[in-house]
Amino acid sequence: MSKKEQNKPVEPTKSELEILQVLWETGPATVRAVNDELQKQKEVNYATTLKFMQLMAEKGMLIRDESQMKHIYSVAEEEQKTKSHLLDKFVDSMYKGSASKLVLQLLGNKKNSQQELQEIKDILKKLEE
Amino acid sequence: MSKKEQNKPVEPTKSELEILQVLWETGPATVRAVNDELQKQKEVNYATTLKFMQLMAEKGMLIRDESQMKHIYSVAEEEQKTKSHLLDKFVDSMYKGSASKLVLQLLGNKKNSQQELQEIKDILKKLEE
DNA sequence: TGTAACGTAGGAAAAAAATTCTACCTTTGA
DNA sequence: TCAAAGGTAGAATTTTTTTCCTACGTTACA
Repeated sequence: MSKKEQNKPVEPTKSELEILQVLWETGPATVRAVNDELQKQKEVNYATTLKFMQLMAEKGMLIRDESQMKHIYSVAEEEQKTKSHLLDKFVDSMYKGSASKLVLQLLGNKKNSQQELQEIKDILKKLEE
Repeated sequence: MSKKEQNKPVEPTKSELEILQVLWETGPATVRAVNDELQKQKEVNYATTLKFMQLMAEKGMLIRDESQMKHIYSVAEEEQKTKSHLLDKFVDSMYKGSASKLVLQLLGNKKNSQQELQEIKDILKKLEE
């Protein structure tokens, strides 16, 4: 192992992220399964999904088990780790790193109203203990 | 004006977002000013920034005042509106629309610790009134 | 008044991301 | 056993995003 482990954080493109989402949901899966899932959201060609997953495997974003003909892909990085990294990036770029500014905005959005607000409060309350 | 105003929400690319950030900070500005600002973060060619801002103006993301030789650009959509839209998209795609899940993650990140937590609590307290 | 500095515009081109075509291999079941 | 269905891989293409070259107009001032 080299001096630093190569933990270049995962920086998925939009399409790559969609695939990660599916794998996070379903766990390890074949291209077919992932594609079927994506199909529900939008028109996608099987070959396209295949190509993406191959590339993602090359990049080290996915791990591929080739022991069977139907290769099984799984995510290389924990869901939480990836999400947390993406969230950080988002906060940094949009709110200059201020998480509280983000929360403020969140609460300002009518969409996320009452119920969400309550849940958020509950979370905070728990944290105090 | 057409039946619906064309409020296709602003969907900036990465580079476009960087420019928006600057304009949000400084208010209406010339290409030169924006470029100088970007310069502080990374190497950028003036012509590149110019081209982006021209394109953004064409797309309706920026408004351009050409009454002077040094054109003045300003954002077409309120900062809060754009940010809120982008945040929504982020929450939807990453947390299936659950803002509280996002907050939970935020608080889990060591980075955003104590102080942020306190600020968030303060915000909530104010909101209750 | 003429030249350097600064401005815009247009067009290419390079780079990155997304998509699709086709060849060929393996499995399955009639 | 052989054809259909379903799998992978490679190459090429298209689309989107980013970058920058160059021409030409305007301004400032030596």
